[in-house]
Amino acid sequence: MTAPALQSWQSVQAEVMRRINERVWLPGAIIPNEAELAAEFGCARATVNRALRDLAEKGLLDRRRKAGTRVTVNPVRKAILDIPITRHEVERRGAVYRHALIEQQRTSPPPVVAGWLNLAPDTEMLHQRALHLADSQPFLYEDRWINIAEAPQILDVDFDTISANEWLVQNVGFTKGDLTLSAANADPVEAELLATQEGAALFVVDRTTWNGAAPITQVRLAYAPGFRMQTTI
Amino acid sequence: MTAPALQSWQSVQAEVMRRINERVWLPGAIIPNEAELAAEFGCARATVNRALRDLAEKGLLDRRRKAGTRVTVNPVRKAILDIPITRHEVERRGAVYRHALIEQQRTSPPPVVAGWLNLAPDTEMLHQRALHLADSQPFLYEDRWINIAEAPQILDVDFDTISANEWLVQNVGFTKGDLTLSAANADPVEAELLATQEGAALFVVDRTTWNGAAPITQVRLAYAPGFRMQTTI
DNA sequence: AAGTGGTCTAGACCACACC
DNA sequence: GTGTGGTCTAGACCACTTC
Repeated sequence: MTAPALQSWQSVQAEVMRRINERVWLPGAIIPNEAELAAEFGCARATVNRALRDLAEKGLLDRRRKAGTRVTVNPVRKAILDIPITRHEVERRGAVYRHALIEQQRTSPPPVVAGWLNLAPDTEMLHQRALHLADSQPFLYEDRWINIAEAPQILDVDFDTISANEWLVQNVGFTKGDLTLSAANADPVEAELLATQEGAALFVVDRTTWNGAAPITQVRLAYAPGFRMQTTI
Repeated sequence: MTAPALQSWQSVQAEVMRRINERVWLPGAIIPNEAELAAEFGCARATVNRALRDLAEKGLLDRRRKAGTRVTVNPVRKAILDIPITRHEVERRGAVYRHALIEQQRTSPPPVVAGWLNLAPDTEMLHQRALHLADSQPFLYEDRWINIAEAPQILDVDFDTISANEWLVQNVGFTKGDLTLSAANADPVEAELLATQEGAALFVVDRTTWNGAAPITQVRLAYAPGFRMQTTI
């Protein structure tokens, strides 16, 4: 008897994943080429291509022209982290969002920030420190440097109405960004703002965003203790 | 004069991104449908589809049948986090990898772990505590519970030769997993093992993996201070 | 040189959501 | 009902890489 044709790329992918998972195709082994699989599955090569390309993006297959497709030996799995605007992050938890600007001034960045952004150390930038609250509890402390040249209208924004985070996402956007996740002990200022104790372990996100070659903003986000970032692999 | 045809999905995507970024298409606005764009760009609809589908996956477009395609108002950007095996993570830093098993026993998991894994509390599991080292410096402390029923051969593994992490990736695999990132203060045991002080802020990863409906392993990874997880948006 | 994946085309049908 | 994106097909050519 012949197996029924697999005529959707998802069903092809499921069958390929089954063969990987059940070791029908061993790690490191080469698998049949697209034309052969298409013939076996009774579908077009493009359908097989879609299924295999997707698995390669997920890190389960290694594909190279001429060399063929192999089962990855040590799969480097990918986790997709959503980076929402802070207001949505708070509201998704069912809490009421509020934010408070603590300090704002036009000044030159410290050398390390200027270096990250490839800006001259004497460039005048907008520096903000702000607190984001969930149900009036401190949620996130933000220390942000904004490149005024790339977002001149930022100077006219009413930050009681909208956070810099949200305004920038909506009005400037970015083409690429760097993200660093780490842990840090709360310093006295952070501890007071986040209503915790000095030394408490904080989850910290450093983010730099660019629009083409132009730096937009650099921000350090220190989350209140208890924050967890969750995703699936 | 007419613009030259855009005949690769990347060039179509670049042009669409330009229009989003330069506000030719405003956030929330509906953009022309695939057929119209294909006509304008002088390519097949499938090419436009590939470009737009990819942008939708990245969170820059919202697509719905019949409703059409809109520019996302508050883009939820996605960051892709690579989850390599620990040995590769250390070696990528140019350090020599070594790991040491601290303790191993067959026992029942604490209720919270059993709950995460949907296992009866009296299920006998393999419990491991191990240290991963980079150039003989503590890099990562690992506390792992393994479901023996799904990986019976684990009992015969020589953990001086290979870490449980690497063995499981190569020999069992998984179909899905949960990942939680957080920060925690080092307890006395962790502080000693990681050669730091009690209370130091540690970057912590909790990971649970499944093979279909069957739980494979649950692991808590506490990285030595200074660890940073980096990626791009 | 030749085999493999990568992509494009033109056409078709379908699924879904909005009307 | 009807318009939109989602997908499949068959065929073709191309790019890359290994031989």
